[in-house]
Amino acid sequence: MDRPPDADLMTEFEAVCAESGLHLTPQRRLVVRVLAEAADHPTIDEVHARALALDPNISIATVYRTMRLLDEAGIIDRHDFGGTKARYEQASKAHHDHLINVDTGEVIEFSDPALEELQHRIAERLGYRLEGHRLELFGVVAKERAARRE
Amino acid sequence: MDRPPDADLMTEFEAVCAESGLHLTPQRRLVVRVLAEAADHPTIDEVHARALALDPNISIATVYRTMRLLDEAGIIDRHDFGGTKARYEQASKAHHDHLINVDTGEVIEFSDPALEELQHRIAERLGYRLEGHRLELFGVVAKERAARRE
DNA sequence: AAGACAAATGCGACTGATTTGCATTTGCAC
DNA sequence: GTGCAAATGCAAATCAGTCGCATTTGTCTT
Repeated sequence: MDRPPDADLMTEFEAVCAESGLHLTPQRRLVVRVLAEAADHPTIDEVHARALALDPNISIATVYRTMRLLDEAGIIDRHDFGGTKARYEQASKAHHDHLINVDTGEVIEFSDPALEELQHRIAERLGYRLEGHRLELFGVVAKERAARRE
Repeated sequence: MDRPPDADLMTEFEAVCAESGLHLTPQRRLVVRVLAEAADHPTIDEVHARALALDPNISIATVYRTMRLLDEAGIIDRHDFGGTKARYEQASKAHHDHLINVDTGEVIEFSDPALEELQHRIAERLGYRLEGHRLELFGVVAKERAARRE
């Protein structure tokens, strides 16, 4: 159940296929490759567009199916950053949360142990054990030190 | 722009209508009344169902329109708690976040000043000014002190 | 109180994202 | 290679939410 933490996406996916009797199709390889090369948090559309460059026949339905598969396998994480369509990223990296630049839509990753700790304490205080959380910060680039306000 | 903090939903809504030339229709009154009486975080469907009890003719489209209106007026807040449909609550209360009981779907409200403060500091550290955030904790009821694990 | 008119309602049609049925194709084990 | 379940591509179907439009109804005027 535990996979080497340094395994790349493709290796991880191949392992899942081998374990579960899933077919390792060229379309799936392609989607995984696109994801492995992505430095951002692409939507399905974007993954499809990038995949089309390598295989002009790959269907959006297949991309949807593969992304869902990868999400369910825990290989990627699906996010809803408030927009209309879901965004995805590799799940293999260390836990982190996101700050969204509300002006540009850019997504910045961060992690803060104190924050994690605090969330656990809050859940505990309410009589719960924390199973997971979702946190997004929305911000604008801070103006240097000028105290301009409108 | 600031309304008495203790104004109830209906009063608040009536004020908005008066200011903006919106018609105070029985359907809108009904939706507001349903929301005022709601102790939970209902979906549009649920609001519609409750409204139907009082006016068997009110259309789901009108509920959608009214809810959007109220959201845009800042009278209610729309949330996406991960499910498939949006949930709403009165906006007039003090700021708080939510903990969702993953077993029951129950939504518990909480607020934590230290958490707010920490979020501001994190955004700042990243070079941003925090404009808003979205936080949901997902948890299960803590087992007393028994260390039963499966 | 009656009229005028913009605003709102109810209905069904329409989005846009995601899923699914189905005929055809294709990995993978023997 | 063969067999066959699994996967693909396409188009049709879902699902939450929105919208056009003809009709109704608040609100303002007189």
